Amino acid sequence: MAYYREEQPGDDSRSKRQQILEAAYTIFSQKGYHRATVDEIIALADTGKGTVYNYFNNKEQLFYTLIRERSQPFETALQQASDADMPTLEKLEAMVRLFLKFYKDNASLWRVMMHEIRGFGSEGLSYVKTETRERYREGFNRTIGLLAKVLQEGIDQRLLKEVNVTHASYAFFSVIVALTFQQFIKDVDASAREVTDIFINGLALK
Amino acid sequence: MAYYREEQPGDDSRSKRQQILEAAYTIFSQKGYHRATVDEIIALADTGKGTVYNYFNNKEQLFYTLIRERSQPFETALQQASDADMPTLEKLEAMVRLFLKFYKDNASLWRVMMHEIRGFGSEGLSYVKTETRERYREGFNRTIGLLAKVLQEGIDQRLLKEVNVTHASYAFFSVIVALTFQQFIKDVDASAREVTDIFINGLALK
Amino acid sequence: MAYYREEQPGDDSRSKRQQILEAAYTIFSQKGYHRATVDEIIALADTGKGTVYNYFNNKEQLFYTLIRERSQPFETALQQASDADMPTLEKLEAMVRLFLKFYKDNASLWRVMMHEIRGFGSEGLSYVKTETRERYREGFNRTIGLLAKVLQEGIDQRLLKEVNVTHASYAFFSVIVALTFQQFIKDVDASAREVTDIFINGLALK
Amino acid sequence: MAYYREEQPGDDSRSKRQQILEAAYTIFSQKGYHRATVDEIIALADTGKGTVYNYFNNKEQLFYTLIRERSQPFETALQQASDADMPTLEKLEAMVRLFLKFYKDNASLWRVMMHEIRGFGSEGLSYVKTETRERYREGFNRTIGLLAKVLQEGIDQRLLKEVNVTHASYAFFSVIVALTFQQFIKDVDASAREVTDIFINGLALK
DNA sequence: GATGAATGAGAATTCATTCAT
DNA sequence: CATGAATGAATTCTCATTCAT
Repeated sequence: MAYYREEQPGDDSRSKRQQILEAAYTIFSQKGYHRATVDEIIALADTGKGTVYNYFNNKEQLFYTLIRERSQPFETALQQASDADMPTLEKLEAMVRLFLKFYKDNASLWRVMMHEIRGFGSEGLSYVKTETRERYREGFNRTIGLLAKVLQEGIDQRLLKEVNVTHASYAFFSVIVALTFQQFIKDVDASAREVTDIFINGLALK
Repeated sequence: MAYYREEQPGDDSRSKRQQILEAAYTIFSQKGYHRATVDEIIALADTGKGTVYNYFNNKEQLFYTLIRERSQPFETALQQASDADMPTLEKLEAMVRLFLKFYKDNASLWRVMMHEIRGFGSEGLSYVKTETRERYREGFNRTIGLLAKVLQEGIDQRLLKEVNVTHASYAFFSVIVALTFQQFIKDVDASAREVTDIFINGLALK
Repeated sequence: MAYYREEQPGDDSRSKRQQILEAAYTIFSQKGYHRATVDEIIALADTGKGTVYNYFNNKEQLFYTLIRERSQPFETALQQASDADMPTLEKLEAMVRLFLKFYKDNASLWRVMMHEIRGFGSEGLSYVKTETRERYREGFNRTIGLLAKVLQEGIDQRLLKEVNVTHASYAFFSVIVALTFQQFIKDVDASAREVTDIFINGLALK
Repeated sequence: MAYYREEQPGDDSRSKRQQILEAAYTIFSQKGYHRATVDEIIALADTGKGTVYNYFNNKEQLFYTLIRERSQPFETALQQASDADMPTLEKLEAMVRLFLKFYKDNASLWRVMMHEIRGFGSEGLSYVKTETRERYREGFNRTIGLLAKVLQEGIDQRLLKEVNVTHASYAFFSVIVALTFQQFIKDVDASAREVTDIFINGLALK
């Protein structure tokens, strides 16, 4: 019935918030948390300074909101993949694929986040309480935990050696992150296969 | 036996510099680069603020000097290990051991360093020029390059598969770093064996 | 022996702090607490912004330090007067004289102080805790309490009616403050006599 | 009996204005002028921010309108009392009663008002010009002037000593204000009698 | 060389006010 | 009229760096 959909009206009000989040994404990714200034963000978002503080309590909360909104779809997808009814090793590869894809897209910001997750709000100088920070840390650990769970499945099925799954999952995870941070990933599917293969079969020639 | 000992004057001046570097190590490790203040450092070093600026041009140079002086012995040792006349896989494990030991001791500061190495001096606001920063990045890449070199040896000797050695060396490296950052390493020797084994032989049960 | 005394050296280091306090006195008196800006204060004190924060934690503490340092000599003098061995009514007049003198000189700032003493630090947004504020309120009440004590003496000696001394002392005090705030006081001695006379003997013609 | 009642439209528009004034009364009384925010006022008034600016030019004018509307009935009543045909001393007591009643009810806001009346519009930063402010100061002085007028009557009738009536009226006024601000007033009638008695007859035992 | 008082550029945050709907 | 999202001027406070002693 409607020949076209008005993009602006609905968008516009959300748009400001969205514009700010997008600008924040860019600036935080480029500069890190501390070197990024609210002035830079509003310049890029083409908005006023007050507007930022209408939508977010402070710089820190802006940062965390950004992280949360970006990670949620990924976390959901990963959860689903880990629950899928599928041969364990294929499932592992699928999860590696999701990780690679997500970190390929968000490498810069996540690098910043992983660094900041430690230091925030040490003192009471911050609106974001230790609990909030803790929540993010947990979210973080949860995704790695999904890897551990699947690795444990592999062990239970006598597919994998009896290694410390926590260590192994962190190892897996760190390799994924390192390759994306180094921008070594071009083809996600191929890389997922490569990474999984090395971890499962090792570097040694049989 | 020694007729004289270098007295305070010489000692003292080196001592001041050393005290500052040691305090800086502690503070930077605890707080990260931005949250660390020169005031905290001098409080811990028990020295005056001007003294810091007698020995170092600015906060950034203090930070980099710290990194350089701490990493040099490690880089030398790693270089020697990589040149050693030894079976390749044993050499690899020896190098992993060196890495683990170094990062276990310096995890906090290196975590900070790896984060800061990106953004410094982007603008002309800094005494530390892009070249300087680049030098550090190179130093960093050089150590990983030593791993790559040994992996290549392994491939040439038909011990290892023909994988991309750059990727593989970064993977190796990232796992080492992740395990130390997570404080998973208790016994360096055992961990070195474990890590090397997984990478060489994989997780799969034969 | 010394023909002249160096004014600067000793003064200079205290001078900055003193300059700031004096400028703060002027600006706070003129504008009140909120309308006064640190920028105005440093402009008048001819100093840098950071210097203010070297000597005082924040604007609030600057304000309270000002109040404390100004009121202390007065409080001491008033205490002594109230303890003096002297006929009660003369003592009362002497105290009124001290009050008038003090408020004549400090009317503006005290007006501000009396207003602000209520609202500060309601939330945890302030370095100055409720206790600190409470301390000032107490100091304030203490001086009025000295009046009450002497009025009670007068009652005990059957010189004065049995009125509520708390009410009466506040009444006394408020008249003193009102007259100074209205700048009605020219000759402190004469006014002290006038005020005391009215309170003791009333307005009625015998 | 009433054929029609002014319906919502008329009501509503006055109601909005009234709601705002009532909320403003509460917030200004609690927080003082500067710490009160328009946001708090509209939250309490349950209205939009723009609405405030439909009825009032700015925060300052809102404040002054509040003062004016609250004080008008009082000023009228006081005027009438001062014109009443009644023995002077009884008239004085009646006026004291009116003052006490008014300040008992409005202590908090008037406390704020008396503080703010000084600094407003010092610079050209404000819509409220010096004249406007001056008008309020005059209104203030006028009420005190009514006291002075009656005191002068008493003097003319040889009931009171020949004191400076301006000083005396301010003294009277300040005592009333002090007692209400200290919340010492429970029974207005009794307090009016007490205050008048002390001023007329003094504290001394005959 | 050592020191620390003085400095001011820079950053986050607040809040009265406007204006398009 | 009523609304509230958008705005930016104004303000406080921090902290690296300088420089006279």
